Amino acid sequence: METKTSGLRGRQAEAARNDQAILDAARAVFIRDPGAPISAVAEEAGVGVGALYRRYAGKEELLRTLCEDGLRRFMAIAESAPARHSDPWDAFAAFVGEVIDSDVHSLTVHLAGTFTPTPEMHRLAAEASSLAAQILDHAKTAGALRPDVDARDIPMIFDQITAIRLGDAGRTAALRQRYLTLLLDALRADTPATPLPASPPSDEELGVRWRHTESSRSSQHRPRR
Amino acid sequence: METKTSGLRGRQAEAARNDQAILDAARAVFIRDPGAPISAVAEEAGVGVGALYRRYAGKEELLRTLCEDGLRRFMAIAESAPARHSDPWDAFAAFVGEVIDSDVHSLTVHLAGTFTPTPEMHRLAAEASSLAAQILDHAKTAGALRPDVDARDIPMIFDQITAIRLGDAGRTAALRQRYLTLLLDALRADTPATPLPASPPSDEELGVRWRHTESSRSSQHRPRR
DNA sequence: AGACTAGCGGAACAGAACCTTCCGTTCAAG
DNA sequence: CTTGAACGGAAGGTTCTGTTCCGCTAGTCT
Repeated sequence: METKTSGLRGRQAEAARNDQAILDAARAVFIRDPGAPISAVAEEAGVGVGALYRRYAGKEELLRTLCEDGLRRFMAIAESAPARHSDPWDAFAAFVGEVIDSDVHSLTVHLAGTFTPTPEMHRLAAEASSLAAQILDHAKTAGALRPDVDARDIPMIFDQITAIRLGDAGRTAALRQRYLTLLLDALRADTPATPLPASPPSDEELGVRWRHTESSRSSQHRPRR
Repeated sequence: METKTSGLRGRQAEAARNDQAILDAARAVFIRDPGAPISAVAEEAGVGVGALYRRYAGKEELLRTLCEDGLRRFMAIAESAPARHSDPWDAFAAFVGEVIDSDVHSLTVHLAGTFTPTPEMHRLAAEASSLAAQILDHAKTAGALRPDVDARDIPMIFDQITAIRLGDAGRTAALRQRYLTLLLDALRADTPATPLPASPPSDEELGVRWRHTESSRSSQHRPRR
């Protein structure tokens, strides 16, 4: 965003390249395993851990940066989808599909709880979910979306689809689209709809995931091989 | 299963009670967090770690026991559902719903990779998935289930729904039923069906999850509070 | 050319988490 | 009262990981 990688040479060019490489590596690694050690990021980026600590004060700051970046990507998708699709249903489907494709949800909610969120991030999160709610509302008032789904159901849908993780990134993406397609069939207004039990999660319940949990321990997620 | 808790008194009764308490605690704890330390199990059971090591040689053995128990529960559901519901769709819906309610999927697949599976477990797993395939086939040939879903889609569905984890156990269960209801609407044959992209996961892909991954590190899963 | 320095790699350090062992204690049974 | 099965939980030893530190490299500047 702010570092111009264009007109630089020599050492400065390497530094700029590393800036990018580290961010990309961190994204890849932490999406694969939110509890990965920082050395794994360095290895994936092909740099030493020192290079990492030169740019970020510590792990938390890296995580925060990554998460904020994720929120911005999310908002970019939420803003552009309705702009590119005049049909409300298409906009909704595109929005959901692209969020899943870019795996932005793993970057935000899945990483939250690993660090203390900044007020700025709360602001971004609120704005983002408001945008998402708008997209859903448009599809609903247009009569394309079944009326008993709520805006708060959306994060849950992301949670579910994002849980799919099999094989390499490409295969995972393909499988996710498969099950998203299935889900979308259930969400369309012309589907015979069974009344949904229970209420969607409240804002409170959804917000809990952003609260910093002292000690976010645990295992799971099989780092292949 | 084998320990009679009935006619015992004193120390032996306490031991028998602890057998149960430990198993229950382990189930609860490891479902909540598959990477939980063994001391967490002891604490939840209200016993010391010593009591735990008296019955199991180590963590792995406890995990294996738990997982095998889960597989048997799974099979019990898969066998009883068709027996209780003559309508193939009802049997299918009951099967899926009950597996999710008992959270048996977290006990099997989510714990696999944490230990080296026994041949016996492979046998059970194969038998279980074969039973599930039968239930699905019946619903499909009866024309109740959309024809483009495969038996291999079932574990994926479990994965997705099981990813929902919000609030206490009760609320989580309620939310899971909500999204299962939604999904079932997509699976019914009379739903206008969009062709599903990509192929369902292969047996190979699904099997990977049972392979013991040296070092199943990582974090994630927020232990509430 | 030669000195300077931003930036780098990775060993070393320090601390935390965890599995497992060990031992003193408890209490029902004989 | 003696005995020993079963228990609780501190201590041991290991592994893993965040962070620091320092010697080295290669552009850059005079």
